[in-house]
Amino acid sequence: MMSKPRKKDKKGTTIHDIARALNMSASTVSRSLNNHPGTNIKTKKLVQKTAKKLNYNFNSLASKLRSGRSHTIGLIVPRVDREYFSDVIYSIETYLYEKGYHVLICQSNESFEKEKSSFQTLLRNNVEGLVISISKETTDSPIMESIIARGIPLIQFDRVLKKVRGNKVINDNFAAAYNAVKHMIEQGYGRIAHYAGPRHINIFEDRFLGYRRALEDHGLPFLPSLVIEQGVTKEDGEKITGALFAKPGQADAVFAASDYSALGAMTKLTDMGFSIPLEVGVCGYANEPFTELFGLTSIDQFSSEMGKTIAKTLIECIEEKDAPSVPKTITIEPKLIARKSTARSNG
Amino acid sequence: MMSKPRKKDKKGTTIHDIARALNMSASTVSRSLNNHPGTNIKTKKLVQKTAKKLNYNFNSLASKLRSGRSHTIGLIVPRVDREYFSDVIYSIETYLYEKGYHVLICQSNESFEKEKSSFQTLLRNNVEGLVISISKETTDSPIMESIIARGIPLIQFDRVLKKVRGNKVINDNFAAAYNAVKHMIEQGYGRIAHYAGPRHINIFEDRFLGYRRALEDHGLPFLPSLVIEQGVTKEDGEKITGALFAKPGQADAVFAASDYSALGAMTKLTDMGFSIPLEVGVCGYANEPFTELFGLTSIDQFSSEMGKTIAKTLIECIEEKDAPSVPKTITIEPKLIARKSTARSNG
DNA sequence: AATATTAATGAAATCGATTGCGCAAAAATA
DNA sequence: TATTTTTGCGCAATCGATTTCATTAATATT
Repeated sequence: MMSKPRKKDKKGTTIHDIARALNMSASTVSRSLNNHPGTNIKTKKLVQKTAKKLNYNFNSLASKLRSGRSHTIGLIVPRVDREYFSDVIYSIETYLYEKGYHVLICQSNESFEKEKSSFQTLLRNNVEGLVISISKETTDSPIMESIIARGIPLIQFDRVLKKVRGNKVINDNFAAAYNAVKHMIEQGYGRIAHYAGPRHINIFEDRFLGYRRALEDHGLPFLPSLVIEQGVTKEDGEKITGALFAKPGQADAVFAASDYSALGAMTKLTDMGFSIPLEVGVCGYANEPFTELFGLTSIDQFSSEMGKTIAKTLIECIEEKDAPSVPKTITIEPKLIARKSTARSNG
Repeated sequence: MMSKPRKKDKKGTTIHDIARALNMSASTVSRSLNNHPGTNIKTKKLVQKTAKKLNYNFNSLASKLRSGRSHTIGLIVPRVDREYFSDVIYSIETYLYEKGYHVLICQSNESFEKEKSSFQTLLRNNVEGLVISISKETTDSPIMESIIARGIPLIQFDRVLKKVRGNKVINDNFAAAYNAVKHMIEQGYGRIAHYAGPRHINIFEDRFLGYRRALEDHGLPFLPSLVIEQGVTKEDGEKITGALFAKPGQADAVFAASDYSALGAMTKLTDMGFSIPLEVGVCGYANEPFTELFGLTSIDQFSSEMGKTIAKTLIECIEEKDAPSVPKTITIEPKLIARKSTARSNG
């Protein structure tokens, strides 16, 4: 006898198959599998055993559709292959997994359009909450507003749209920049240049403001000529440095808004024959792994702490959805990691 | 007048709402929205306009459940916050997105248990295909076998279980290691140590084998004492180097299975007063971003090429599921990036 | 004009799990 | 023993979109 012509064997076992096998109703099977109260313990055991035997595969689509709960949250970041973001993702995912949630990750690729379509995708997948760090292009987000208006928990982090009312978890870029510059001043640097990022992104704006304030508070002049905006990549750093330090005496230190431009500065300065930290001090931002290797002073953003905070806040929003929680902004204090590249004083 | 007490406004607009509004059936609405042939063009337009007006939200759960297609693929990696993996993810996601697929990402955290449960999760979410790079603990995977047996397209990459019959996209670690060691020999190094990774993982095993074969092929002795297995982190590298180079003359070069241990070696060697590359040569593996900055010779694995290949292969499997495709192994040839750290010869 | 096609739509089943309601049997109480 | 309570389970509706089949209307053919 030939084996049963189970052509479309794709279809796995469902609760109905189990029910049929046990001569009971699907309801009972469902309740047993979900360990509902008001189900006979023997039945539960039997069902569970049979489910295993029949190699039952739970269909979460059906479950989610019916129950209205997806236990899924959506995450949108510019790119996953950025140290900082992948760290945060790691930490969010780890925490949420423990709580029984899954994470759908989308990349905006720094494009506003893709960011929008990511929102759509996630909503279509019935996520119960959203986490986003906006793209470089994003200056406005009606869709984000509408999501918040619909009462779907949403948390912005790191790169945020301040004008959008809602939960945010951010780094205190102002304070971090302020402290870094203060540190450099204390180390004896007096003409500190700032390699900045695009001002329309909050994090760069705040770093710039912290830089300026630190100068002011310490009686140093703020010179717009020492602030160069296109300064986040290694190449940027090299180019700017080449120009800026060609004329001697213009600057004696660099506070970069990015570790990469800081690295470019270090490389170029060394090439040009400057001694770091004696003649020129350099400070980066983000504490990328390589900064330690280079002895580059930088700023740690506690990415895993950030991730955990985001996850926790989100879960709270989701699970206490009754209370119409007030939008909160949680600020994490980054920490200056002083290393050799700014160690001028022999104090 | 107060605003409508839309208490349970959670529920968005469905095709039935649209149907009711237009006094037609849900079938027609569905067909119009999906641009089915055999639907009046005016009706389509009308429905689409109305959908927009009513702020219709498509429910992919329902769609997926009914249609049996999820347009989602599952991805399991040890961790997302590893340069190599996040690069591959970036590239897979980008490619699949273009093709209209979404990616559900899970992390095994190097744990076999979590890897198993990730498989479950993904299957429950009706993924149409799977991509996995196994955890360190994985030496066997019945669940993977059963998935393949069930005919669900699955692709292993980078870290693979060779004994599992199925599609694989891997790097030619043997050839890469062979070439690296050959290069070092040609540069005049004769006592090359190998900082290895755990042998039960294919990639490390292959790197080791390539190393040994290169020595043999060039008439150099293979000395087990020069192979140290616990050698993948920076700390490993430092520790091993400290011990190995304490006695002079034991080794004059390091071929590390990881950029991190290579970096540790460089740091330690410099501390110990050795000149790189004159006295000692160092080569890493993976071409992490920092290797360029350090002038560390390394091996590029073309992660984005890898990702694209994986994605392409998977799509093929999914979309030609009729043809019972034969398991394929695609091997990518990594490339030696020779830098200063092994540039001893003045040729 | 009568018949054959074609086009456009609707009715209803379906995907698989969940759940409110109700019923019957078992257990507890009077 | 009669009545109330509890326990366990089944029926059937439901979640929202898709899809087969049938039906009607419109158009084409002879």
